[in-house]
Amino acid sequence: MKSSDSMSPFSYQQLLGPQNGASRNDATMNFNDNSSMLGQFSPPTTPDSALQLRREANNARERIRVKKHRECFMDLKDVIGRHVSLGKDVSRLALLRSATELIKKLERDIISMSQAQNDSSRQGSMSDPPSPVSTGAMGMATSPGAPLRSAMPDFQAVGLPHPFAPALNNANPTQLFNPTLPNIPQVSAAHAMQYQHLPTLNDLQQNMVNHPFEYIM
Amino acid sequence: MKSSDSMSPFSYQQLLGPQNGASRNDATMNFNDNSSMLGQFSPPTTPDSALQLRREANNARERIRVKKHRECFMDLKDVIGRHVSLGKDVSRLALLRSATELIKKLERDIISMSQAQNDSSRQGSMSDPPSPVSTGAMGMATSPGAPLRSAMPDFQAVGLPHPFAPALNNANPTQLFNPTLPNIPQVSAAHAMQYQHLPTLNDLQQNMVNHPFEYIM
DNA sequence: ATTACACGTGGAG
DNA sequence: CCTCCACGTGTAA
Repeated sequence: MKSSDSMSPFSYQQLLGPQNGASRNDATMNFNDNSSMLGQFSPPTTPDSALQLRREANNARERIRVKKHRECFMDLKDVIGRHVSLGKDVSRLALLRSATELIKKLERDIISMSQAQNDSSRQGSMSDPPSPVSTGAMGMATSPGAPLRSAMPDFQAVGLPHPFAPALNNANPTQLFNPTLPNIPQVSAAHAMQYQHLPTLNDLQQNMVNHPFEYIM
Repeated sequence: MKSSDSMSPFSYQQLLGPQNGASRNDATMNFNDNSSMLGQFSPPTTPDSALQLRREANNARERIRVKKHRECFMDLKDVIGRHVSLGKDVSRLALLRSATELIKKLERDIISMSQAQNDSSRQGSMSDPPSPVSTGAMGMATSPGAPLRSAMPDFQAVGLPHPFAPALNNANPTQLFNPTLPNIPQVSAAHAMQYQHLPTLNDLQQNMVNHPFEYIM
């Protein structure tokens, strides 16, 4: 009751719709039916002060912004869920990490497919699924930062138009899209020390569920 | 000064390091050098109350969590920046949307490469860059939700092991990863009405910079 | 107890 | 004006 002593007399929840989020936040209990306000005959927006109105407006905008975040995370969860099963209780951190690793993985798939396509131009037809680029390191019981690998087929060696930086060459109304030649996917360090508390066995299992790409690739 | 009247006597900024963020948040001005506390001869953790200590601990945990978010967004920005140039002032919303669209785009590239690989098993070798799957709809001046398309080559038609849902078949210690056969990328609706204020020309240009994948693909 | 998220708010751009 | 983000906090799981 210290930071929300200036609570607005109504809630923005019914303005934004229900939380419809990730099954954890059901804290939609904030109606406060405008009882016992001093000026009973005032219009619905009680003219407390001009400042209070600005704060409510700012707050409403912030709630809209947060709602957009929620929707974008849901969309991202949908697309990631096409590649790995995520369960319905994935955190946003997990989604961010999974998105990063998934993009790296699709990059690798495209590279390996380009190589296979190049090889099969002289060889017979082989249609291998693009995934087994390298056998994954499954020793995950020690440190959570370890299992990321960087075994990457070098890209400039195969002489073909690189698959990244794609349609930007022709459909470019402005010069905003300079395609940024791919320095081949480095493992984005700065994750090694992100677990402040030592991971327990349960931690590792849960972490493995939430960040599958860190362990299975 | 209303929500932070119970500010802790030191800042967690030096515990977490500087913001090192995305060029906008340089608001690292929170040192408050422990001046004029009531009990001057108390140990550094002033025994205000047991509750105050818990709040500081909770707050510290929250700051660590937010820091992880920041780092994950930076990593995501790095990988997305390998495919489109993003500028250094991309918002997190923009990163989320770009990540979603980038994954969809890489999916399409993989599908088209699979098709090309299938065709070239009988035809001559053709090494086309994977991007021009379909000519993009550039009519973007009307509604911001419109330019997403769904012209998708149907996937089961080409008879080959689908490229998604990748290495999960063999390296699966638990049965958590049931690969979720890809219902081919539908446009994730619920974005059509997310701009509360009507977009101005400046809005559209800025939106185009921030969400390149919604416009160029 | 801890984690994840929303809320109201201040501040920068 | 606005948008974006961090902060301190409450709260549900």
